Amino acid sequence: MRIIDRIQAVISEYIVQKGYEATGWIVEIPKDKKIADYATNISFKLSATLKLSPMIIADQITPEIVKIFEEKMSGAFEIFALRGFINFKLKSNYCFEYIGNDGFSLKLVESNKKVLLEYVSANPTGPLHIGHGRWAAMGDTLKRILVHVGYDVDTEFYINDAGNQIANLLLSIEARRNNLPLPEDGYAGEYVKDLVKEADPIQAVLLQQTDILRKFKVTFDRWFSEKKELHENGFVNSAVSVMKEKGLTYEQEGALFFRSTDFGDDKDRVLIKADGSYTYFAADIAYHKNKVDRGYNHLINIWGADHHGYIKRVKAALFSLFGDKVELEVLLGQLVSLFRNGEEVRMSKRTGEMITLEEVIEDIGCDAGRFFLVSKQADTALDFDLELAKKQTSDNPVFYVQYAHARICSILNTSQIKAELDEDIVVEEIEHSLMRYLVHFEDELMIAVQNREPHRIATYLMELANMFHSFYHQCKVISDDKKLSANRLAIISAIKKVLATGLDLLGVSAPEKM
RNA sequence: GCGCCCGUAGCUCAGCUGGAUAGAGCAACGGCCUUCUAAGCCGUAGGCCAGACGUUCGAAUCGUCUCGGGCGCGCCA
Repeated sequence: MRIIDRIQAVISEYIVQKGYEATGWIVEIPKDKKIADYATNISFKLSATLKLSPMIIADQITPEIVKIFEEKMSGAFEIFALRGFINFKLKSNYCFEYIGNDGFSLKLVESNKKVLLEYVSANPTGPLHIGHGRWAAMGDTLKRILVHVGYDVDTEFYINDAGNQIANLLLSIEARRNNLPLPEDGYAGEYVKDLVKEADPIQAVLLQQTDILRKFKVTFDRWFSEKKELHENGFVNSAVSVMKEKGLTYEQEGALFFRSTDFGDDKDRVLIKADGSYTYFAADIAYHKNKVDRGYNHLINIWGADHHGYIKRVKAALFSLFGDKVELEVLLGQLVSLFRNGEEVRMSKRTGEMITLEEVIEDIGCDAGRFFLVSKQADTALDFDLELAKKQTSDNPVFYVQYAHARICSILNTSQIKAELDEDIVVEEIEHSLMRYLVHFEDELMIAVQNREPHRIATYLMELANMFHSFYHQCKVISDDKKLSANRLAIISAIKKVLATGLDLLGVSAPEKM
């Protein structure tokens, strides 16, 4: 249980025991962490029923709360009232013990859900672009943090290797081979020239995508082929049959409709077109049913924001088949607008104007690319200027964090003194602040998990690195004073653990030297 | 027209399940390397949190509306 939850529990018990009535109170992390690490607004919420001002209430109950915490969490905090809030300030020794020798034991979630996280899922009709890179970085980091706190999660890439886009690409290649004009809406991109030589162009594109994702340190537990595993083996057909049997469909004007309006959609959707072929939607229902058939009961999809209109109907379909036994969560990532020297580059596989993910990674590197892409909230449209990114490579925030880690390694290597923390020897304010901030890693991680916001890890690491660098310039770690040195070595080794863990969750390396 | 997302420093963005004085990086300016890594540190400057009204003891945060930007509304995928 996190510290914040334990505080909540203890105060909750106290409220009940005293017979107070209060609702809506919380334990929170103050914006200004200089004041305290945790604070509760309980006095504000009691003020209505007790008819006293929050300050007075806080002053009265704080001594009692101090006493209870002496019993339940001895030595953990300094507790004091300030402007109506009751504040909890962590003590350094407690922090050090809490972090422990192996870092946190961050098994924060008990879940019997089997999660399938699906992301990227690009058409194999061309190179991946920077937007795919964003979903890739986000999805991979999300998987890492979910697993880290105890979820059972597999990842999957859905290969859209059936349908018109594929046919269209093949026609374009065929046209090129025979020196014929491109079909209307054909693919004009440069990369198509290279595909002309390939016996199996689709497979070639797919391999290229796999390869670049691997370079980006993004791997999947499974690559799922729409063509092979849904169409060729008749799975779409059987899924649609199930829907028919359940009375979820009707025929009209030669087409088969799904009654999705019965499940919250805006209009009924076609499953089988009048010409007898399946819609993309039908295949997608089959795909999601397939996931459930394979034993997953919590599906998470990361989609580009341009697909948001599609969510309702997929949820409708899944609900019509499985009710609330299966949860579908769709995370939308806003698109990435690419700029080159301040001018927007409109990307299109068809027209061929594009900057690929591969180019970006080669220009700025995997670590910098991942950190940049995952450090921004996903539902904000992102502007990415390639020239700027190249120019700023050396002051990319990722190096700031990595540098902190390398610096620590360097110091640790030059000393053989055993790290040991003694609260009384922690002299500087920044040292206390650092120890306290380390404990908040669990809080940031949980918020990141709960809100599906991996960017919070990056923000946290920036802040931690900032505090460390500041500490480094204020405090000499290794000195003639053995006890002081041992103390500071303990502090920096704790920082190192958290930095390394955090960077790993982002899929970014933690170098020992830079 | 209807629906979703966004609007915070010159630029790129944090902060948003209501809390204490609005933050960081880059860019600008001024300092700091005979000392564990200067890819660093310290300082200065920079803001009507798009705007208005409302809810509240308290609003960048919640609600309604307006303005501005992005995206979506196929028997395409």
